[in-house]
Amino acid sequence: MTVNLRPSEALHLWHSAMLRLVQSEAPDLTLRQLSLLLHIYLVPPPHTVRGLAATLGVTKPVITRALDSMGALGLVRRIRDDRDRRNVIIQRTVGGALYLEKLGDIIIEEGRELAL
Amino acid sequence: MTVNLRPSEALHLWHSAMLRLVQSEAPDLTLRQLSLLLHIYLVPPPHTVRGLAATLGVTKPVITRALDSMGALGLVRRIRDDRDRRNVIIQRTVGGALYLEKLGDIIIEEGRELAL
DNA sequence: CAACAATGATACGGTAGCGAAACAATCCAT
DNA sequence: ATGGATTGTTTCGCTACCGTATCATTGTTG
Repeated sequence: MTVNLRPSEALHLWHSAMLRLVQSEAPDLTLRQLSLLLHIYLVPPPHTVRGLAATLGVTKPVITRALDSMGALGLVRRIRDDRDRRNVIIQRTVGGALYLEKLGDIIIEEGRELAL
Repeated sequence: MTVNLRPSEALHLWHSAMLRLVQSEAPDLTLRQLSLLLHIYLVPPPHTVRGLAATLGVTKPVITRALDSMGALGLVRRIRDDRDRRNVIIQRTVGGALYLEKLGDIIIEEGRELAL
């Protein structure tokens, strides 16, 4: 792999990829929600509300609300932790995996176009 | 330059960069706003409300509102077009340039970390 | 000049986000 | 077992966003 970008090129890649993301039919998440989704899918579990809040540097209700809306979109799922029933474990879903797969493809395609 | 990413790596880069963006003090824009900001700074002028709306695939009020809030943040500036006074030309500002410069740096740094 | 077209802004009703604070449920320590 | 700590959720008042529809201003065309 090679990640060898100069700032201007990095921004151009973000630009074209974000443009396609905005244009697409995909549910438009907030920056925080997208960041959360990426974290849940790219960092090894388990994920808890408290842990995610600390990672993103936001308050817990922000995570609860994000999980509500993203759960309604089928991007993520909550279950109680049976070993400590105060905890909620956030799990991945097929829908969420598809969403990220699509995002990954967009970035790659735009990266390729950029490299021409 | 080399933009040679596999989907998983592209997503990891987005993940870490977005995480830092969310954690940072930088005003948290919506995805649309960030996309708009990138477009204004990376695509040659002139930019009009109508043109931007068409590019992003959103309605005009979305652009007007985004310009309102981003204008209040000093990221962007509006002026009337003197050749056709119906048009509004969107211009760049120092604040906006700094914001994007910072974003570019974040992406590069995270790209470097990823490449280790 | 009058009718029309085009541009950006505004009004409206609704939805969803925010932080702070209070809350219920659960665990733990004594 | 009871007091305190911890976790996630809810409530509160507020702000900002959304799309549709309408508006004021400016340009264009007959």
